[in-house]
Amino acid sequence: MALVTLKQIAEKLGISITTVSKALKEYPDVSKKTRKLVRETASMLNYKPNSFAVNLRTKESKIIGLIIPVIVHHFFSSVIKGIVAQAEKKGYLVIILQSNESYELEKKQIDLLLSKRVDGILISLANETADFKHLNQVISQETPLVMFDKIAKIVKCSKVIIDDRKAAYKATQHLIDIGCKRIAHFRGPLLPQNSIDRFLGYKKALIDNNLEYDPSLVYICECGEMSFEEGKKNASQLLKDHKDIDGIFINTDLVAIGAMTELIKQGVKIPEDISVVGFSNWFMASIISPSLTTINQPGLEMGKNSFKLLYKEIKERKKKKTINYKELVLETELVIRDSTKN
Amino acid sequence: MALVTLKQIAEKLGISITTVSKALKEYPDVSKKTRKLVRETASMLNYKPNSFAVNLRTKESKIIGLIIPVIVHHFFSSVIKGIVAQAEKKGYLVIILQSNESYELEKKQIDLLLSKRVDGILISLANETADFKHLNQVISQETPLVMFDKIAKIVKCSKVIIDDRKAAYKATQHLIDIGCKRIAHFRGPLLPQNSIDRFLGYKKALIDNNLEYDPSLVYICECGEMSFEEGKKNASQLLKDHKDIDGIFINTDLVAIGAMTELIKQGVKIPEDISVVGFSNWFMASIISPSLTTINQPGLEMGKNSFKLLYKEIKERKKKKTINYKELVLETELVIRDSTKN
DNA sequence: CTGAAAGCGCTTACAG
DNA sequence: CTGAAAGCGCTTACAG
Repeated sequence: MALVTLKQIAEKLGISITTVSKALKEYPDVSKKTRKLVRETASMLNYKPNSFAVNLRTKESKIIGLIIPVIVHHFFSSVIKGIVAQAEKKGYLVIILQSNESYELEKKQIDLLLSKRVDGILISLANETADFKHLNQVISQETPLVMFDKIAKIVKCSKVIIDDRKAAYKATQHLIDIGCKRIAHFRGPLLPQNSIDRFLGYKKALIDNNLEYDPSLVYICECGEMSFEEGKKNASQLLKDHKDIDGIFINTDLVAIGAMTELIKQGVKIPEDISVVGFSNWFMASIISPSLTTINQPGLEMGKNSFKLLYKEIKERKKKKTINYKELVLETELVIRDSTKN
Repeated sequence: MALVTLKQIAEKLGISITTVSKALKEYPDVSKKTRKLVRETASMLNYKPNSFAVNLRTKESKIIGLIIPVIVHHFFSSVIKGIVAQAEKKGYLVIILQSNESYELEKKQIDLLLSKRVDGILISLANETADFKHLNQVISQETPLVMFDKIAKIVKCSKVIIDDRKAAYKATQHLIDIGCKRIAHFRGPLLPQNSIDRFLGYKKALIDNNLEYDPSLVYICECGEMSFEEGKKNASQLLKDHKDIDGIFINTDLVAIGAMTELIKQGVKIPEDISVVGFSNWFMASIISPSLTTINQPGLEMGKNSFKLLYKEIKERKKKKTINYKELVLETELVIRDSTKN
């Protein structure tokens, strides 16, 4: 079944393609009678505009691209949900790609999206990404770009983030408040800005409370990916290295849960011997035992807001307005659970 | 910065657009010298074909659509990952939409994807969906369609599924094998085919083992969405209704985990008093305590295979071949953990 | 080996 | 109020 075109409607009604096109778009310079007739015929024939032709004419695809490090991940899948829902409301569809924390893949995917002529790109950076040419290329060819969560401070574009430093400070302060004196930190990989900021928040809380900052208590993830296994490995190493630890602040819930699993296996009591705070408030954190104290990171909100900013830029770009980049900082909160009850 | 077109390359080199186009596609009827020259100029000018124009000419978008009931969901996000990865390998991008288990939304989204002229559609049905006109419409306009996991048996198209009945039978048989005599079932909502099949597998296992099938032990989810809360609610009701239960087979891990949480809260010992088996093998199932026995449902594989089938259909459709619909049944396995140790 | 021309299906400035 | 025409940027059958 070949799809219906404007031409077929025009022929059927014995009028011009121009008039059909205008009638369907409710141009006032077409008579009401003609408009009605065209509308009826179109719906009778189940006419759907050929979006390929529309794209070519309007130079818009009404599609945006999203690049995310991992899809199977509570936080990121919440972000996806927020973006897709918000985009749909405004008539945009979302192409989703997963960079797998790889810089090379991320670069290729940016290229892919640009060559598809998406109307805008949303991205959360791969852990590996330390060079930002590919992002600047997006900006220089005037495709709107919004970064969220895992951002590069140096790139000039709109951003949606949380205050990682503040949140980490809050988490560490909480451990101190309940009496911890020797607090370790699993900071994740070296590069990403949030790892850096969470580490800095941790360090500052220690110093502000006159606790010694001991670099040997900070565990870095070399593999680049934050996993359950990583948590187990670090916890096991920590127990070997340091007998006197009474608190751990961990970069991500999944890693924290891995760490707790290992600690419990080795006979450590949580929170009696060691208190643990995670980060992100994955659903899991509330149902394991002991339940995990963590920082709530609003994924859905982040997704919605990222799309909103992108949408604004798309509109502004269309009107040839100059764009003022915005940096939106979303609120986080400490969710206290059993892993830190004192 | 305006984007480079074939015309600009042609003008720069003083040759025709036709030749440039052919040279870039490595047509053998263009001299090697010209091909090289064009290639170099194109890459110098950073030429990227305008995909809008290409789409219009070739009538292909190289984009497929994916409709899924929920995104924030361990099983489905694994499926997404599999699809996106496989599609990328073949040069396809994936638009993802979430139906929220709503029939109306699902219908709208099908329309949206069709009007975007995607090259094919992958779908896992909403729980609400009981009418399949929208799917038949896809098929009748010759857009390849593959259903996975939550399918409609009656719709004629390719499918990727597991044998829900067999898996549920295995799960129930396991409960019987460890000595359970009164086994309840949380079957989820009424409509979806997998709920029906899992229920039938449960029932058959009971009957084959000469255990009484008691309909009052089957709990249906009215709200339509399978949630943690649903599990708690059903478990609480179950404890009120029946004192003699010693096993529960639950439709989905998330619900099973909710149920276990409630059971434990009410002082029930798992597995000593009641053994529990879930379904799907969410990551969570392995880390809660007691860890949850469940059926492993291969999400990543399902995603990959769904795309592969769709891809095959897209190719066949292009060659005007008749399409033989396939039904691929993936293997599942019982993963025995602490919630059923006897 | 090269290129003029038609056409994919729309939109819109312009003429009448 | 209606329509002829140009054009978006490609691809490809055809002529030379």
